[in-house]
Amino acid sequence: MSIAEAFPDTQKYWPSWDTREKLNCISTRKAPDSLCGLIRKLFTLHGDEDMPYYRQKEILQACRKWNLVWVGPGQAAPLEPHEIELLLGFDKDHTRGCASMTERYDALGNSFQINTVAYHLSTLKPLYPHGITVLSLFSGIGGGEVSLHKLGIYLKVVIAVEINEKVRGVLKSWWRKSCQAGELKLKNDVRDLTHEVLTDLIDEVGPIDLIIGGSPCNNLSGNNRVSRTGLNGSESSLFFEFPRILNIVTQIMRDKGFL
DNA sequence: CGTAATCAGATGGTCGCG
DNA sequence: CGCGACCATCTGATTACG
Repeated sequence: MSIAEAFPDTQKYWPSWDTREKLNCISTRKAPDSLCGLIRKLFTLHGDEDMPYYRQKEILQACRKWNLVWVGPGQAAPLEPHEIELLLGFDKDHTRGCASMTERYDALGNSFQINTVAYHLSTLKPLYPHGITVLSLFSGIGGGEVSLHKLGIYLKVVIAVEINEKVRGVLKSWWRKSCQAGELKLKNDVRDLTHEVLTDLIDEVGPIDLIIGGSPCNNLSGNNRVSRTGLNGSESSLFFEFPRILNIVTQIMRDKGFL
């Protein structure tokens, strides 16, 4: 989706020399208001067409870095949470009411893009006409769950594992808002999913059809200047929980004759 | 070798509350 | 006054690519 398609009403405010057609990656951080104030000040000094070339370049660089959009004459602004929600394919106010602004930016910056994930999961629809049982690791605000729901796949059981309480609240709230008839089971920590716990879960809900999740990128992200320590970093090493749990679930499913 | 992009932490501040 | 929630601001290096 292009910027013009996503923000048709703001096109009249875009300087002719801002040639961006697509935004950059949605980040967990918001541009400082001081930066937007500086840009506004430059426009009151020069105006749109008379902006010196080097200033144009500076402003454009800031716009790219912080994903700013033009919301008024000479007025660049960060995306608001509800705009990010729509860009990511969620319903408006998906994260509203459960978390502070900072927490919403954080959770949204870490989320899946719904349409993209739904594209990859679309092959599941004919395979599970009567619903699906999902083990969702690092669920966050429920990108995987929402994708399946938007595909029209009935969520029979969702076991969602998410360590942040506020973010769990977002998922819980969505489950109610979207009138899910299935069962939502929330867990806090992927590290708690031992062989015993997973056996009990499968005894309770039956075979698991899908394991989905995106592990933390904190120690991988280029934006991290402090602890970019790689896949063995304190958060990103949780990646290895995914194959560990996958192996255990596969073993249990074999033992029970589900595979 | 320049341009560009990047699922982020640490710090210090305000503010409300007990 | 301590505490926690919240917020604004500061902090480059590693990649990819042409």
